[in-house]
Amino acid sequence: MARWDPNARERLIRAAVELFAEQGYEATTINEIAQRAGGLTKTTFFRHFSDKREVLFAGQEIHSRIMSEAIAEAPESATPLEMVKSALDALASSFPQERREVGRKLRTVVVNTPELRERSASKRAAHTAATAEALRSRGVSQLGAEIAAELGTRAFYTAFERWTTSPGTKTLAEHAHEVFLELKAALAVLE
Amino acid sequence: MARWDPNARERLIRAAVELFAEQGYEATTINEIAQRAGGLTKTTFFRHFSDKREVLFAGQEIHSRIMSEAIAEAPESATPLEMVKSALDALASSFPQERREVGRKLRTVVVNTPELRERSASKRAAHTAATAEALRSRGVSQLGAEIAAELGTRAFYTAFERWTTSPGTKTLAEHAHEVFLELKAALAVLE
DNA sequence: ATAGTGATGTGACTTGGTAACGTCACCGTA
DNA sequence: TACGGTGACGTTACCAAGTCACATCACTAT
Repeated sequence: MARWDPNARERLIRAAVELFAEQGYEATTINEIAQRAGGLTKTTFFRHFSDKREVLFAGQEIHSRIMSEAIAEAPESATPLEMVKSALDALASSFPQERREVGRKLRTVVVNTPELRERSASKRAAHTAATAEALRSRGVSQLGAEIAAELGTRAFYTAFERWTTSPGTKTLAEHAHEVFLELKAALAVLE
Repeated sequence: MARWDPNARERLIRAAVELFAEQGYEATTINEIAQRAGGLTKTTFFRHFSDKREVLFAGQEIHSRIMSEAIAEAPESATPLEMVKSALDALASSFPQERREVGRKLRTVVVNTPELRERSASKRAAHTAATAEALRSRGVSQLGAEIAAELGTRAFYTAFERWTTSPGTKTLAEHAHEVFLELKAALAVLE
């Protein structure tokens, strides 16, 4: 795996995750990452990722696309919450069990690094906005779309946290289903 | 207003807001800010703010405190949404009309700068978490508290946006009241 | 062979952010 | 009046993130 091998992007991601897990995010230099990814350099890193944080969140727009498409394809008669539910199922189902270990590592690093928590919050907000936009083009009102989207996002993140931190062998989709039900129950008790 | 005058912190904030509004955030250097704030230096800036973004968000923990206290003091019989409502009123009422112009400027800069949008999202998440925590210590369930807190935060931010961008002379508290009602109405149509 | 193309490297630069150490104003006390 | 202490501030030097212009390498097609 040397300089001119293909998949530099994937190698960079892998190297970054490894180094962050070993030494922590702040203690790891971009040069280090590039070096471990087959003797690359800082410049190449920045050709693939806009900044140091992004290497851990790259490709996350796919999640928004999955949810948006599921919402667009939901049956005519679906309520906003039903659209969100099918979007949530679609997204959660796209995570194979094998990714659980990586997810766990990822989550640990992010949770322990303010800089990454910040980026995570930002991504989460963007994802919520994209979902709300998809709901709006299905005719849902602005505020209604925002609330429903927020519920979906919250369900996903909560499910992801349980998936990566709880001992069982449940699927992410199963967790998501559960959380969604709990969320709807909690909704009923609010007032 | 020279080097050893008091209120360096306030002078730094004022200088930063001015410069960001004039030249944009990225085009403004920390040395510039410190210089305009009465011949100060970078070091002094960092003694008052942990990083360049923070100068625009400093003192925002107060908002969380206001909401938390209102929730703690809500009547025994209050539902979660009623607690959030009184917290929202308390927070919105703490913004005098005079701050509207500053708020408008602030918002413009933040909206046009990715780096600041990110910090804003992070602050918003922290605020939501603090509110949820306050609700939980009033006995609300974890997920219920998170949803209710999210609704309150969303109401506040939406109200703030309307306050700073709409032409009328309505108070922030009035906007917040309206948004809260709309939010509850939207909630009912979700499923 | 050669020319083009895309991925990579080099080197120099700006700026955010940190740290060690020195300096100035002010205040209380002897 | 002199003295010492204490914050707030400055100086200097440094590191790493991020940008840019320009050079180089591998590969492919003509």
